[in-house]
Amino acid sequence: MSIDIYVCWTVERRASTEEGTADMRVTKAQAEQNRAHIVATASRLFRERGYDGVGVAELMAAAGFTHGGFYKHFRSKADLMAEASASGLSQTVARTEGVDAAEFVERYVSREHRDGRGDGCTIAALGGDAARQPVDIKTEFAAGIENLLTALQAQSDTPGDADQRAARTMVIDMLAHSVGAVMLSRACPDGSPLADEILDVCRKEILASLAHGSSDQPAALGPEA
Amino acid sequence: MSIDIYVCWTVERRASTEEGTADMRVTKAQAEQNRAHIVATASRLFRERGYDGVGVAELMAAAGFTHGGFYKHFRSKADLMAEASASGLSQTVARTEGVDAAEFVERYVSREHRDGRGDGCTIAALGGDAARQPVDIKTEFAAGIENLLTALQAQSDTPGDADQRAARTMVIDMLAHSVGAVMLSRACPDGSPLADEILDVCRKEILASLAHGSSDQPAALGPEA
DNA sequence: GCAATACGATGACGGTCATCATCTAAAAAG
DNA sequence: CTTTTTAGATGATGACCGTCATCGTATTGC
Repeated sequence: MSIDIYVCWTVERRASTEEGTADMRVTKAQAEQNRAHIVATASRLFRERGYDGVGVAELMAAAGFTHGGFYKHFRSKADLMAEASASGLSQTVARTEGVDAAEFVERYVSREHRDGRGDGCTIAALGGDAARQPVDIKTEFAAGIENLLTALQAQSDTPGDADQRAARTMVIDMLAHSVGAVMLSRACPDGSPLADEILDVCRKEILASLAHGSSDQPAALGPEA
Repeated sequence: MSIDIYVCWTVERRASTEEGTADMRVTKAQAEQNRAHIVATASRLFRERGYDGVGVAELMAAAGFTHGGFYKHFRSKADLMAEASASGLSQTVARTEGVDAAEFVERYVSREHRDGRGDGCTIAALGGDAARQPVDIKTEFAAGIENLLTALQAQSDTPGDADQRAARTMVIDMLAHSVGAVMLSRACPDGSPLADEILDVCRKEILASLAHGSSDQPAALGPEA
């Protein structure tokens, strides 16, 4: 849900104060808003093309600016990379709040998500790249993952101590499983049978394992004899 | 198993004919061997630093050459990227042949594999990057995945038609699950508790689901009452 | 042995990149 | 109103990148 700010304007913004006054230069609130817009644009572009796949100049142009002002907002490209990652991750968390595991999987392990990298989950889009990045970016990813786990776990709430543990185990496993399915499918040529097969098989299996239960409490309410 | 060729020499090779004659220039067999060595070196470096993370000159230097001879072997860097990917993928397949699913998971979802990117699985190391690459690389990945599935399926051989289907389903699901676990763990800071937790939880769960069975044949031999 | 071939080294090319210096004009501070 | 500050534009810098031209030399085919 919640298609956010940065989806409406792409190029050719500028002079967009709240009242629409033309060619005003910079108000303090505008600058802050512009900064947020740059971060959102970067988050989308990085997800689509990778950290190395988009340069500062192109990025600023996509946000509607020239490259010059960049270092008035960020100390370096690496700084923006960390901030854009955090932004994308918290967006995924926000979208997940109030969604139970089954619906999460249904949305996550889907063709729409796989084919919409720029608007999809940052973990699936940049998790592979994050592994090669400096610690600050990895820390953002760990925090994002932890928050996502919390959001997912909050849905299947069972306030026992052992149940809490089992719920976390289940959610961690489900997330890794879903991320792997999307990444594997994306590595295959667009529209190839294998890409779709991976997605379909995994979605079905993950949903089944959700209804099924974990290894600690094997098949508590399964339909066996 | 099978620590391969490219692991022994890193820098400072050159003049390495079979007899060890010094400063000999080029024999036809040597050239072919050098080419293979470049591909193997590239495969390792790409896994460690990504396709964009290593340049042609640095790559050739790591193989013990200067950058000049590169285009006598490959038409472009993109060409080498595809070939190095194929090489790495078939290495993973070769190492997997004769290994059953449980042992595969034990090795794959491990700290050793997570921390040894250059020597590990190409899918886990470059799968995220492959999604943004041109079709020829994606095709190599699809072929590699298919071969890996075949190798894994060959171990759990049950020659029924429905069993064949179920076996493929199980192997696809298991691979995606394992890949996701490693990638998620790698995205976390080195040595962080979450990185290890993801790995440990997922390994245990995947192994449990192997013994457990798929959703089509729920819990055929589980230890329930 | 002689000519042709081609591996690999050296060097250079255009392009792109992240970053910084400088300038402007308007907003903020007084 | 005056001064200071600063968002953003323009342009330049140096490093790096992929690719190609050239050349030497040893191997290969005759």
